[in-house]
Amino acid sequence: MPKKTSLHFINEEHEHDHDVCIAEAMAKAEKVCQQRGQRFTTLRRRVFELVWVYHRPMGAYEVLELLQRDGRAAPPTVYRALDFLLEIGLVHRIASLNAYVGCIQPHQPHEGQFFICEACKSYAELDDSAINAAIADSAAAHGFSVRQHTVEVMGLCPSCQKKEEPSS
Amino acid sequence: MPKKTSLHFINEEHEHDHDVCIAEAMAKAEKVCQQRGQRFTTLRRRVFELVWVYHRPMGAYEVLELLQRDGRAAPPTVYRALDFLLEIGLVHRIASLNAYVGCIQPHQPHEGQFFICEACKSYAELDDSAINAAIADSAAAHGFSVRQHTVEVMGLCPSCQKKEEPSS
DNA sequence: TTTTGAAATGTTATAATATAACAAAAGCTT
DNA sequence: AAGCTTTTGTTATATTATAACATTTCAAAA
Repeated sequence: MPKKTSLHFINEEHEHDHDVCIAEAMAKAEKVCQQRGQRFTTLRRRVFELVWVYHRPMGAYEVLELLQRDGRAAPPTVYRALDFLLEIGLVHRIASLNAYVGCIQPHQPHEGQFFICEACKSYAELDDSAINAAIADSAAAHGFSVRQHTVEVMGLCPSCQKKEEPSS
Repeated sequence: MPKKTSLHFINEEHEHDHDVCIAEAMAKAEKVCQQRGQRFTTLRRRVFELVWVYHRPMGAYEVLELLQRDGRAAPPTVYRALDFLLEIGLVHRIASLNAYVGCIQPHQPHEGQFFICEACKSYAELDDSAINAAIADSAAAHGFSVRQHTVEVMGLCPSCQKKEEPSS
């Protein structure tokens, strides 16, 4: 049985209080940085916010465009901030999309598994023990020593499935 | 229990008969194309060979360089051939490396899971039923409908683990 | 409070990966 | 051989990411 997690599949289209959602993420992020003695600078905070704004995987250059509304900014600025956030686990990179998402449970550096809706771009982050175990078992069976894993599942979230087949 | 597969973790460094290995892959590829009524042209055949040559994930531009030894060639040439091979399942793309690998069991379009050694770059392709099941179960539990999944596990293959800790 | 050293950011240039658009060639089908 | 489709060639450019070095910021020591 997969661990039951409280999944979101929420993005801008879905109803929820964005401001609260972002504020919570921000508060957690703040704490994580403090605990690790890292500086949550204005820029890093802003990039973190921007990754969260649309509640979907964001390309680095998308974030850059948003950032540029505040003033001048160049790619390294965004990439450095993203790298920082990635390292301490505040955002994750979705390799198959070359995109970045805000971490739903920021605490310490960790990996997750991602379910990503190809229709509305909402996503859910899991840390499913059954998936982890299956990978670990398989690795063990083959004598492979795991350092890191990437699990990205593409498909349709519940609400987009309904839209796809409207009664047919 | 994960399905026991006969894993390779073989690359140029390891001992095995490359020519035979490639020839077998080529023969299977030929058959797959025939069955699907697709043309396995000289170019496609060559690109397929080149992906296999080093028995490790190959960047498109690496393949391009090799291809250029035969004569003039530009990026679209390689990408088109790779896209063709990807579509019919003769190669796979490793998203986290922006690289391509030859498929070990080409039959029909399919996904796999990949274990990739960060030291020697060898890789193993699996289709592990336990991993598949864990992902399917988790998706089902959350009402997510899966179209495609990416599972890429990075770490050390058995022989590189031994080299890393030489008796310590 | 100034100095100073490390960390962060700015800036310019460029590397690496991938695709668009259109022209030419090759390979079937008649 | 004509005409069609598929494949490949070619040029240009889009997209993603990093290198290298200059400047600024910030906190801690003097």
